[in-house]
Amino acid sequence: MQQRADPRLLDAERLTQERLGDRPLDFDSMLAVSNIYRAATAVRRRAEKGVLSEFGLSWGGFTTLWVLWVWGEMQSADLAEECDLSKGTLTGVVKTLEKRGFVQRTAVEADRRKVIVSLTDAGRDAIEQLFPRFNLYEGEMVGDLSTGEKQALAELLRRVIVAAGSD
Amino acid sequence: MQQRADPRLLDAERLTQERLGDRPLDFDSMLAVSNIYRAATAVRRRAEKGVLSEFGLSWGGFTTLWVLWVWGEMQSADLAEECDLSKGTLTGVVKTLEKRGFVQRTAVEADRRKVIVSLTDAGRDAIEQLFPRFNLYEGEMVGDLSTGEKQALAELLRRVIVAAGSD
DNA sequence: TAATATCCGTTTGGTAGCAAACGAAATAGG
DNA sequence: CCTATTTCGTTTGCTACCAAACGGATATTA
Repeated sequence: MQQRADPRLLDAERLTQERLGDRPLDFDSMLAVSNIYRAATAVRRRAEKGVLSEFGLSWGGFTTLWVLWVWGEMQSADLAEECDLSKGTLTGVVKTLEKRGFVQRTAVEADRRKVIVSLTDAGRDAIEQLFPRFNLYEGEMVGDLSTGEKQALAELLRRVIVAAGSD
Repeated sequence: MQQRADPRLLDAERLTQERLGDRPLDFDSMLAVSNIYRAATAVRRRAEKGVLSEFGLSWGGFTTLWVLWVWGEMQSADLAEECDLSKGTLTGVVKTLEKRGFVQRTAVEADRRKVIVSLTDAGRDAIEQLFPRFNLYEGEMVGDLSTGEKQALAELLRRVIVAAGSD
């Protein structure tokens, strides 16, 4: 009797099962991890092509703006940490945001190695206009999920973040 | 009475709540989406620093090798599609894999615009050695989750992938 | 069969990302 | 003080990633 394939399984997942199903592999972990990555890519791409493109922002640029908005001005190293970027990468992102007129760099008098990054007025305007729309888009991305499912998803991912982050 | 903060909430999430909690935002969606991205970053970074670095592979390079292994040799455009990369990016990834001696390009006689990419023997050796170890690492990443939770996570993400992918 | 359109992989030009090297500035130790 | 050492942010050199332009090869159509 022909078994109908699980309709919830994406094509690539099904083919993987067919080709590797006879090997002693941990399929549950494999599917969980690869779907994390695929979901992140899909979400990022859609954001960048949609809302973010209207403001000329990449995902990283948006994140940086958002962190500065929520937390206030920060020293470069802390900003990198909070945005989850290397300090070298942050230098580049801030440079781009500076070109767009969204952030500014200020030298610290007391310790001239340090630099404070802060939002300009234009940057604050941008993020205040942008964020509600970004949040709507986030709602669309997970719109198929109930409130409980969203919370469950966030919680499961939280545990993955902790497991993957701590080494 | 002082309410203890939810210990399952990561620091950044808690601070966000504090700073934006009075705005009419969809926090459940926000946390779900941002955790997808943070988890993907953590997982990718850990993979690249661990197993993949031993073989000199990036995440994209590994994915490409893996797809060729599971699906067999493919024409460039199909490979790009399957790896979820633009065709321009794939050209670069394949170039790198060629340098490593893991894949080869073959011109198609019948249609000289096309190129077939296939694993070399070295490439097959590499992925056959690497994949079981990669799979173990995947198990560690989601090791805190029960089998049922892994499946639930994969299923929730599947729905996000579909929602974000279809535009 | 000649002109046009389409298709394919590569190239180009841009941002993003990392690790490691770097140089300036501050701190510690003697 | 004055030399080390540490701590900053930036630069460098590399891979990755995309969109769009490109140029050769095939299809289409008149």
